[in-house]
Amino acid sequence: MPAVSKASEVKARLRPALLRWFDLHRRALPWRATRDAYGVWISEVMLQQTQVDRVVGYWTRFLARFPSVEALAAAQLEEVLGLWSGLGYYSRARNLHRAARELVARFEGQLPDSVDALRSLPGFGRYTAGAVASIAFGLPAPLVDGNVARVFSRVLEIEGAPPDRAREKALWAAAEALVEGPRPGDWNQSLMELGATVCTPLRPRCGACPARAVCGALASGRVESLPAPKKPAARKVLELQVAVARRGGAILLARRAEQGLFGGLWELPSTEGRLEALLGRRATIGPELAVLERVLTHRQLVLKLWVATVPARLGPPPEGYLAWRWVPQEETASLGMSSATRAVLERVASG
DNA sequence: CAATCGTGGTG
DNA sequence: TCACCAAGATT
Repeated sequence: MPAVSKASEVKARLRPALLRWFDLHRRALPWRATRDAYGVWISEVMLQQTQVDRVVGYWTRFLARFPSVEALAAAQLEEVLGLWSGLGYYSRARNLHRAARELVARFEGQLPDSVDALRSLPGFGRYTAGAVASIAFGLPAPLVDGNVARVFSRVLEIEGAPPDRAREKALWAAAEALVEGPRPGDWNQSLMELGATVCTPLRPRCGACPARAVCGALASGRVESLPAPKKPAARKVLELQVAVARRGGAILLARRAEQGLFGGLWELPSTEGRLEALLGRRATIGPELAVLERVLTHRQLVLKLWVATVPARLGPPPEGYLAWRWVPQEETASLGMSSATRAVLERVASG
């Protein structure tokens, strides 16, 4: 049976059961204490590819500093990245900031209450537009995230592995068929909550699942094998030479161009080539200090730290950087930096 | 459409 | 130790 017609058959039984379960088991998350569309938006962007527990603190600090679209739009990107520091996928913060400015320019500082208008903003893909539309505005907008995909894969026995086109189509068709009805925002959240806490990738708790009566995979004994795993990402080694230049209580940091890996963030001046070429003739490179490794999704970073002596008066920033300056130790905490850079600073400070 | 873009928890 | 993974978007 096609997944869509199976979905409509399942709908009458699943919808009430899952909404009732959600009313009983929903976690008390800070963004659920508000119906403010802005707060919902920030939470949805932070939650992209990021687990709930990690987001809570970031969301609370972010909302305290930027309580509205206007406050975010008025800020400098650098400060936004400072509050995003350590959360990863920094293009999310850059897009958030751009979108806030577009909202002020085009929508009087209000999030528009339509999926199409939301999708015209930076950082709003199909998922995030559906999430804001349904959760903040109560619109019957479908969404599919990793949790929903897993729940539907199992309940409706949808085959294939991401990013298979037919599978994507079937998932979104099911989401659209099922979201129609009362409480669309709660419905979408109940699916995600179920996926996050019960219908988990490993060792799902089928005995406690409100969908067990209608779950195709449970009936056919395929819960552990659905959905099919996706192929792992290829990881390339990125070896960087890192300049550790200190002067008094300050360290030399440079701000990366606002695109690509770690775009817009501060770091110790680094290059895939030679530090002599990066820093110019007036700098001297001393002994190697240490080697640090960090693993990202698609990269294995190998950071080779070198003592560097750089004249106090800095010229224009090196290739690939927007700025550079001597940063006092105590000021590094508030700068937007990757966790890799934090680790480098930690290593430099301790030895 | 396949690659890019982070991070830390988990088994 | 290491592969796997999490409320995706963009190019």
